[in-house]
Amino acid sequence: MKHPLRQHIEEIISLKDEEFDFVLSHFEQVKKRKHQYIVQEGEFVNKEYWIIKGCVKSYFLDENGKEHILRFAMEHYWITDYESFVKHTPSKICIDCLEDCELLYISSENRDKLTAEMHKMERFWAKKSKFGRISLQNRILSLLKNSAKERYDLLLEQYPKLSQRVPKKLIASYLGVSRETLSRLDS
Amino acid sequence: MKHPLRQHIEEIISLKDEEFDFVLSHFEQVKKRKHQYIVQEGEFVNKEYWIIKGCVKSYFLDENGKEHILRFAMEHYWITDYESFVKHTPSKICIDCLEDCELLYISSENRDKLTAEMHKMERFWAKKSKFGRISLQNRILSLLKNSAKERYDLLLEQYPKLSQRVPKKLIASYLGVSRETLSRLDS
DNA sequence: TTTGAACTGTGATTTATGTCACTATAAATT
DNA sequence: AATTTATAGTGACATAAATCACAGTTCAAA
Repeated sequence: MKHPLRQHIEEIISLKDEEFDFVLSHFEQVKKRKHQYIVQEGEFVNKEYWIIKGCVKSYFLDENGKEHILRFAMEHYWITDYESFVKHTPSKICIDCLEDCELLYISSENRDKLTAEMHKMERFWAKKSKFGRISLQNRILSLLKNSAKERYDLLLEQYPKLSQRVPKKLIASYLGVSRETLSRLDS
Repeated sequence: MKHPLRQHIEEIISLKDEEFDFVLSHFEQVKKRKHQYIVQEGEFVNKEYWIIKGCVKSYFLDENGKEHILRFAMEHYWITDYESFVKHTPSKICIDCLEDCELLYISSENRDKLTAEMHKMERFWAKKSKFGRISLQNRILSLLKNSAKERYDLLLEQYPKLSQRVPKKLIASYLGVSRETLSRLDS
């Protein structure tokens, strides 16, 4: 059975056995328990995480201590604070585990090394990045044109398992409504 | 005086005279009048536009004929339908001119040719793309955590000239509120 | 210069959503 | 098993925003 990361990468570019081993050698593996942080506000983020198993949230904490969910990520998703990673600024967000997690991560130095020695990985990341950007665009559009109910239905359609794994109050926050409103939306 | 596109590119990478000429040779120039389309819904978009002069809106038209502004773009901004451009799917959005415009555009083939022959342009586009993604992320965050009034103030802070150039009803649409609400927000 | 269209503001009303308070249940911890 | 903590639903009420209607103004086209 192929390594799940290999399957993931091979959705975009194909890899020989030794190529994948080379790729994997640039990653480290780590386990985190539920409620543990992956990224904390203020930290300089220089890693990208790939989730083998588990579920995390990335969120912004505002002045009133209210948390605003930017994303959920689970098996086979990438997650990091992209802004801190790219701009080398302290992170404005937190990422923490909603379940026990197994993660792979790659540092930006290792990523640079890897792409330098294996050019086709650049194609992989470029494509990931493009599709990531497109989904952000579509989320903005959805926030503009869809009602809270519609956004909720679309989310459940796209990620049917989400409501079993993630507390509804967090889903409410992701949708931009209060937990009470989400509760009354439930059809 | 340097070509404005050259100045723009040189904010990220430096170019010799002949290098910039080579870059520019991959672009075409076009003039459009106010109200003319740059991209129409349904079209397969394979160009990226760079605005020399003028101002445009990109927007989605919903089932009720209501328009939802995704972005404004003016002098020295890039604009295209990124989703259609990347995925080779028919565009879901329109882009049209709010003023008479002068534009440069590059086709995806020319862009590929250019980056193949001049690798550092890839760095330029990669950086643009990263920063574009970061601002989308921040707009989502703003839609989640800021009130309409706050979003309006932040927008005017970031683009003070915008309200002189763009009808307020379009700004309202960009912010995700009705024109009446925006009118009453005005302080 | 006139005519019509687009834009803007504002009142009246309706609808959607937020907030607060309380209860019930489920899940985690000791 | 007992106890605490997190989660979820719901009523009552307050607030924000949408919608509808209309009037005044600006702007562009004939």
